[in-house]
Amino acid sequence: MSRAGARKIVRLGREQRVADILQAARDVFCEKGYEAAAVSEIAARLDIVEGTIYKYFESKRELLLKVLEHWYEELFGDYERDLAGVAGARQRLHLLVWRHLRSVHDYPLLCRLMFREVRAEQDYHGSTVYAKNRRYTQFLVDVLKEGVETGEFRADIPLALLRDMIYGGIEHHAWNFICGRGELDVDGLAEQITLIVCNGIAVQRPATDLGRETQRLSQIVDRMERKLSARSKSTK
Amino acid sequence: MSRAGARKIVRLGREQRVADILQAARDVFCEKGYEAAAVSEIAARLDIVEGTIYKYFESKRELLLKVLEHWYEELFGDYERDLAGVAGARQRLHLLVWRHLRSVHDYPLLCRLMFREVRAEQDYHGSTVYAKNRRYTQFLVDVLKEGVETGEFRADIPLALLRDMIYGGIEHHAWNFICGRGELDVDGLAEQITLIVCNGIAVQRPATDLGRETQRLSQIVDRMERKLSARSKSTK
DNA sequence: GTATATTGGTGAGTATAACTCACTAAAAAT
DNA sequence: ATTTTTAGTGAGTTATACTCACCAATATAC
Repeated sequence: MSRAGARKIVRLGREQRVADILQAARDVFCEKGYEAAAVSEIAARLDIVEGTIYKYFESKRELLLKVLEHWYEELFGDYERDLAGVAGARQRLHLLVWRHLRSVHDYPLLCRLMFREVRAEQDYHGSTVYAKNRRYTQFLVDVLKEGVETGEFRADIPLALLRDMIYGGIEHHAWNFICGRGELDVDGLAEQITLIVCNGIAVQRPATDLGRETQRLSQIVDRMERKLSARSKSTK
Repeated sequence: MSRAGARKIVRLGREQRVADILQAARDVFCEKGYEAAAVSEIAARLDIVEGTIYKYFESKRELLLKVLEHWYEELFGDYERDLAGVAGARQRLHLLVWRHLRSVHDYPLLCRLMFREVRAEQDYHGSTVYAKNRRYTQFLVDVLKEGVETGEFRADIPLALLRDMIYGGIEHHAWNFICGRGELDVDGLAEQITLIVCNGIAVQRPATDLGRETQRLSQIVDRMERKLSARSKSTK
């Protein structure tokens, strides 16, 4: 009766069972990583056998992809709303960078799964998760495009490359944090990335035209002052 | 006699056998990827049994790391020499970006192993491959530092972040090529990345000081004009 | 030249985990 | 009440990383 393993079989509807499996899978994948996670453990946590999981998911991998898909749905939430409240291409770019860093900061384990187990695999390209990721990063590309249209950003920048430098850069930089080493300074990094992307690392030199104009004005002012004071005559 | 499987046992010295195994492992890992590569296949290609490989390598994973270590040794080759021939921080930065893209272009399969199977794993941090990778990326950081010292680059840029944006950006952007989809425009990308990093994407605005000088000049000009024309008095 | 030690190599075996399938029984439809 | 549908089972099968007791070829000692 009270023997370990003696249990009552519980029958759930398809939807509820699928939801339960996804939740348990998310937990186990996050705790152990994909490789080390055993389908049998996911089953054990729900007090069902392995075979039941394969009734609803074709493979362990499909289960992983579905877990990540659900997470993306959560993320999309209020991107549009947040963006609507911010004006100026640079500010909007900053917001997206900040929000992405925030997600990495809040869900490092899921990010790890996404970066390590999903994004790098053959079957990612063309998958539903891929489509959702594209939609996610498209927010950034759109903001960059707006910036070009309003004249805030140069028209000759390769948008896709810039997108990759931002997301790839954040991924690389956050990797230690994702693996549980060190902290992630969301605010500071968002500032720095926005600065580098917008202004580059070269020291600011005057735009050539403006520099010349200033020079011209300086000369005129000098000449005028000489006339006004009328103290001495300049030698030609 | 001519039955399949009937073969002559060949005894090699430790060094030669290790070298052979590393080469065969590199081939199989590149062809199949780490997961799908079977140690038994690596053995089969050398006409030895699986156990022999475990005589020289503790695990399949150690074998992978050793393969990548050897590759890094090849890569280091002439970085110092190449850099010595180029002057100017921007040009040197461009060279490193270009050389890295060139490596990705020439060894996509090994890059794939590095990015996907090695860099993302727990045991990477602290491994010999990690040390070699650090040495590799340090070239870039050093070039950036030089640029700061010579006054070509701003002193307030976070070097590690910039390094990650460059290498992470390249990795993201090259991923399709690495997976066998599309081409990789090494020259074009090197130019674009250097441009973005050095100059940013914002349209050039006057440095603040120059803007102020212009303002100052305008005010003086206005004042002078008023005095010169002396037609009407301004109401306080 | 024979005996001994060293070491390259073998192949049968173990362990683990993803995945399959024939079957059971509870619930829904008729 | 009977039939159909479907949630769930549990005992397999398969694949592969890894182990180990043993063999035999070569080098060394005498």
